[in-house]
Amino acid sequence: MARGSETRTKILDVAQAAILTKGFDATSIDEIVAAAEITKSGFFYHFRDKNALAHALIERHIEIEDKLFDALFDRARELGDDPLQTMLIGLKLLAELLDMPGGHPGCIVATAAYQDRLFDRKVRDANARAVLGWRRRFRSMLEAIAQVYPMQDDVDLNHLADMVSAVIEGGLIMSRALGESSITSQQVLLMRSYLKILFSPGIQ
Amino acid sequence: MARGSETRTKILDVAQAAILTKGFDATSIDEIVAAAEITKSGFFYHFRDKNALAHALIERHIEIEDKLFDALFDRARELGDDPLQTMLIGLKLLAELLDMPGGHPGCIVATAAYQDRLFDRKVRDANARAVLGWRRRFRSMLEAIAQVYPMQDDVDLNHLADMVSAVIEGGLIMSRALGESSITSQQVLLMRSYLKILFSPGIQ
DNA sequence: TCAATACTGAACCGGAGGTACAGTACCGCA
DNA sequence: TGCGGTACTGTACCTCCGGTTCAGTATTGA
Repeated sequence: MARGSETRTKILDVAQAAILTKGFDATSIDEIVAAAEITKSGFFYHFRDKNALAHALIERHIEIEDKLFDALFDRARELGDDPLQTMLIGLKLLAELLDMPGGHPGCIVATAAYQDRLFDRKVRDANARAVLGWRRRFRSMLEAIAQVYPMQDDVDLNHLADMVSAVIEGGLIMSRALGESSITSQQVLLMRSYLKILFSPGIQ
Repeated sequence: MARGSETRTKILDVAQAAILTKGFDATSIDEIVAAAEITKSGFFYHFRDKNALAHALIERHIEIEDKLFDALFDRARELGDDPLQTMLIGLKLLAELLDMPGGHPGCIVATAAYQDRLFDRKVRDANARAVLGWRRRFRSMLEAIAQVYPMQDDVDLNHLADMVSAVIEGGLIMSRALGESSITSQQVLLMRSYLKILFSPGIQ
């Protein structure tokens, strides 16, 4: 039991690292196998095919990220005593988290989104679920804010929730394209600025 | 002359369509060759390898998109008589453009960004140039606005310029992941809302 | 009509995903 | 102590794809 799941975890770890830097296709099974110090047969014992690996990777990613976000915004709630403050603090914490040396590795979800046909329905569904999870999370926080503060501009809360994800995903793409690792966290801080002035009452 | 460039264009056209829906790797040369109604040798007559195709695709994409943006913001300048209005109108026109039935196909630049190691330096450089081009474009527009209007929140204009690109790229990812084609244009409209209240003087 | 341009056709290679299956090391349990 | 399941290893093999090579050929402008 323990032995098997250890190997499985090791495969997922090395696969994730490789895929995020090189892309899904560019990462060969032989390569993963070598890095995980197992054989090809060992790989196919744990995963039926490369698609199953992608699926497991996304599922795990969702889970880990969800816990991380939970912890981060729980911490923000501790520090702030009002929905808007909590959100602003949370985004600042998130920006700090994303501003790591070497840059955040990237997002598995985005990788999957741009290599659509490579994956089967299960992978795409898992991907969509992840994005909807983000939407729900931020949406509920925004609703709490909107109940207390008037909006300076009438915008849809679902769209606004999506914007948090969008600037992160977009930021990751741009930071990859330019090799500027700080872009993603800068974009999160701009999202924070938008929410700040969107919900700031009256004059600045 | 005309004959050769026609074939080349046809190759680029079918390749672009396939790559945007399936990803770069998932699109085989054999497939492109079949769709373009030529032979494999014909393909390699025009492009040294798949990398050369990617490079040509990105170069062409930059050129076309640049002209499209030029035209769009020229039109916006005709309609608005002040830098902020021009920007807001431009973003609205952009949102309308992105809100096409079936959804915008996606961005070649993002495709390349997430399949980094697959491409050589020339492709990555072209990709970075495209992103920097967007930054310069939006940066100059924002500077003109900032000279006339005070900012409600002190943010960096480069970052703000990048945010326009980021919400588009992020929006495209999300719309692909969820199959909701309208997301990208919604995100552009939110960016518009941000700029509107960021540069709106005093009370709403 | 000649030579460059723009291809076709066919054969071939290496690497990647994937299959099949026999053998084996470990490990808890009766 | 041994039995059986779990977790692999090793080997051999198949197909498809990107890419190469090269000889041959149709089209076309000077």
